[in-house]
Amino acid sequence: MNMCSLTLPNTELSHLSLMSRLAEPQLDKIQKTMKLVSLEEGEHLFEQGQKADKFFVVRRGQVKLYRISIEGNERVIEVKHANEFFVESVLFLDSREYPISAAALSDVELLAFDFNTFKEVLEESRETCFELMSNMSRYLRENINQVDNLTLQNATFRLVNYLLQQIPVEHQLDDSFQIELKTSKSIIASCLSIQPETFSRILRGLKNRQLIEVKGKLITLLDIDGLRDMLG
Amino acid sequence: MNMCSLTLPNTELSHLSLMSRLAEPQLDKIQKTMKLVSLEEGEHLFEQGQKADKFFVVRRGQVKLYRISIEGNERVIEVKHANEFFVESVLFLDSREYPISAAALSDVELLAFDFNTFKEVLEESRETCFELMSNMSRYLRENINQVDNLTLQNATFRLVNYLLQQIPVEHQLDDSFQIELKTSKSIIASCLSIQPETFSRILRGLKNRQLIEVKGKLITLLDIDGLRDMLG
DNA sequence: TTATAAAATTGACTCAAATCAACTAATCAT
DNA sequence: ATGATTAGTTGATTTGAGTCAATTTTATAA
Repeated sequence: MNMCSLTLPNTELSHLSLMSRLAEPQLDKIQKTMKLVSLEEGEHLFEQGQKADKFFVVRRGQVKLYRISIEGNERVIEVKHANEFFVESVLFLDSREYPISAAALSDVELLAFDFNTFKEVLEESRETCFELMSNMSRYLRENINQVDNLTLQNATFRLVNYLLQQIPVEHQLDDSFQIELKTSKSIIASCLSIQPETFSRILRGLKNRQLIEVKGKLITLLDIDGLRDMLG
Repeated sequence: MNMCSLTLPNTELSHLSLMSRLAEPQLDKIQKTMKLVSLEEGEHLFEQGQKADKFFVVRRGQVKLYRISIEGNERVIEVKHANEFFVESVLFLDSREYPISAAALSDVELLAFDFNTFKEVLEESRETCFELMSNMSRYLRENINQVDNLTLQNATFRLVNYLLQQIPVEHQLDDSFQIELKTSKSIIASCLSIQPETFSRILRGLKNRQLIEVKGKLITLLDIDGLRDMLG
């Protein structure tokens, strides 16, 4: 892990959602304490339980957030891409411990923000507080949905649901659409709490029913309406 | 559902965690718009998808937060007891729709707080913002833990984990402890995403291994260390 | 108290998805 | 290009927990 200071134009910083409501003096304050973090593929950023003093935004590459069970099984919770923040909500946990682990899926560049500095800035910017709360309430709703999917829905439902969510808004009305998976199939399987073998079998099943076509990381949704019907 | 205005002494209001950082004028503002809600056992408070304009705190009784799947199966997400807030984080969802349904498990008395009034108050009280964010980050962490339990842990683990969590801090070091379940076994089973039949079978298994004793709603943990060992 | 409904238990059976094992395809370093 | 490592696929088998059905126990109302 390589960590160094850097100075960005304030305009670039303020394009990040959480920083967009800040005035110049606050942006300056954050600039002074933020770091550029570079990770190589596979490198760990932090481990679950570790004392937390920073939160992050992805500049380049992909970061895997995950947990390890007692028996040593890994479950990927989420993969973070460019411009997405993570562990910002840990700032308000009394324990200030990361509740998850993070590692680089590819070569990665991150910005790391100091918790204490950001808390000071929050004291001065009600709008940023509101921005952060809006983030957190969205995460919460997502989480409820995910628990729902895990408990009330079977593996096929979850996978089809995932595929349909990959269609960008501007193509929602299309009949078919080609998706390029951003990570390996096993990572996606883990996010959906499905074993790679089962993931593969479900894809084959959908292929047999002419609903999709699979070529490596390219998945063509041939019959989007048909897929939607499967969700009930 | 019976809803009426009422005036409480500000001191009583300020004993509630979310209201504890407010000054008198803000408490007055909230008093003016808050309502006392009374529900009979089984009555519904709101449904998933309904437009949200209030959040609540329990004064008396138990409220069940739940979701219904497409096939009509109910899953209880959480049961809220006296002094616990719920759906306060919906204030910051752009859609302002309740993401879950709520119903009374017993005769219930709630305080209902108006979202818009509370948002105005938040503008004036940074400390209350921080209090709310601290709530939300705790919920988030809980949620991650729950997803974890659902995906990485089996039903027995989840149930034993639940039982051990019922031991209050001051009895953490005891060898044995008697729990009185606050709701029916089927509600608890649903919270843990276990069918009532399976729940019952697991309890029997633990009883056979001399780890617990069951008499209706009273569960005696006979061998707490033994139970802890099961969690690995 | 008795009748009735609701909650909890138990057994028999089923099934979705995990595991285990073998193999193929793709990717990477030399 | 070539061997080696990793990712993905397929088949055979197992299993944890769900479902269905029948009781028993407990709670509630008449």
